[in-house]
Amino acid sequence: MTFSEENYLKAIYHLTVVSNSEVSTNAIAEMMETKASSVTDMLKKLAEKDLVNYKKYRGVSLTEPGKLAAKMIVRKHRLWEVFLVEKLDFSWDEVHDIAEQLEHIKSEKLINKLDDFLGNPTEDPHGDPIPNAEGQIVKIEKHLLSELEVNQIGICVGVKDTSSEFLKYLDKQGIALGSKIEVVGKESFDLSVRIKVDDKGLSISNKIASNLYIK
Amino acid sequence: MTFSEENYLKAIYHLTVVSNSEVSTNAIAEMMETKASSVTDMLKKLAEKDLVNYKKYRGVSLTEPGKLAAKMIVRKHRLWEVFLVEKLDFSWDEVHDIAEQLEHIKSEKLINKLDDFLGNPTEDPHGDPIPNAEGQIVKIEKHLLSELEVNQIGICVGVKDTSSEFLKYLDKQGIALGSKIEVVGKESFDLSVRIKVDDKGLSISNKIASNLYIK
DNA sequence: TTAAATATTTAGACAAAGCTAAAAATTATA
DNA sequence: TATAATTTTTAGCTTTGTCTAAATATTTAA
Repeated sequence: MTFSEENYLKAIYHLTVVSNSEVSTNAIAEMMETKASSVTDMLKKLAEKDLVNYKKYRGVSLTEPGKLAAKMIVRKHRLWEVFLVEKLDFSWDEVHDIAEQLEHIKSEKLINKLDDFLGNPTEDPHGDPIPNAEGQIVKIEKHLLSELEVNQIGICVGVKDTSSEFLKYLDKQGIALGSKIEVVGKESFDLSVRIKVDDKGLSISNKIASNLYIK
Repeated sequence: MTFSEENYLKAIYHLTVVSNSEVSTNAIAEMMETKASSVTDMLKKLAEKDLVNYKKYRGVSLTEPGKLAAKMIVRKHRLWEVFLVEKLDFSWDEVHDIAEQLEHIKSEKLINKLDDFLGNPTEDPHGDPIPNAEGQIVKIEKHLLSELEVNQIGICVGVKDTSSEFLKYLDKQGIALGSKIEVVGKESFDLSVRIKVDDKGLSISNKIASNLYIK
């Protein structure tokens, strides 16, 4: 499988997770920052290899082999992210681009040894689940911080937005995976949320609260 | 720089190290298992980018930028090999193919952090020197085992042949980097060498002795 | 329910990197 | 030093993945 094919499978996989239905050509094009015509070409190729179900003008979905392949790429991406953060001391906003490259390294043995070396982690540095060698994903129960009521307390277990800007903002505010967050109050005017992070008071916008996963 | 360009630079670099002069198109083609015509095309491209000095029909050499680029690829290759052997517990005959992929990952920060994580090693698992971040190589003094006289003792510091078969043979005989090797006798008939490896007696052919570096 | 807007596909081009076959240059040899 | 052998380059073709522009299908909305 070429890098390009892998990137398409991964994009389709991620789009399927959120939409839970057929994925459109344009959606793929937008996610991959390419043109719809290029997407069409690749979809034909992937359909040829039985990695996607494709019907002209009707969008695509992953076949079982396609889904497994996509999960293996996600597995690699997330394990490498753990490696970069835990072992090489990268911060969580720096790892995505490097993991995008590392995820294409082909060696099952390598990835399984890496998995063991890292202690078989179940989540990456952003709180996203890591598929195991069989492609199984253990979902953890999580809610958006914005859904919590006043006086409820939770632990930060992930982020929805993984952009570098957002992650740097969190770092600056002292919010990390594992942080204890208590909702102290809510502003009905702008839906901003007053919280205590590990006992430090803080006010965050609704947009921020809608991108933090809490358990 | 594309993967292909990097592979050509690396091949030219390795050929230059042994020949110490202009490298021929055919030599590159043979090393890379490709056709001479493909090599010519790529040499033009690399010359265009000022990475090689190329004159039609006269062979090529690396420019300073080309040499530095090649050394950085070698640096990455060898550091990843150390990682695979030391951290992931691969054996030294398994790491080459994976390192061939990893050497193309682009991130200076990554490779320098990896270098630190590994404790700034100066040699890879086959005893080959690892260029530092500036491209400098610290050569260690070494001789071929076949050059030693009877009763001389040395430490195995590297292998000339890094093929999987040879490395597996060495494993089987209990010879590894750091093994103490004493030449007990030599057979003038076939130039085979009787040795003691960490006090275990053994007879090896001249071919084997000519591929082991000793200090 | 038909026209307009939008989405998707097709057709045809292009660049990268490889190949084969033929031409040209170099080197070896008689 | 000619000619033969070898090496290298050129010319032209192929595949992969991309693009633009045009054509076609689907969806939206009047």
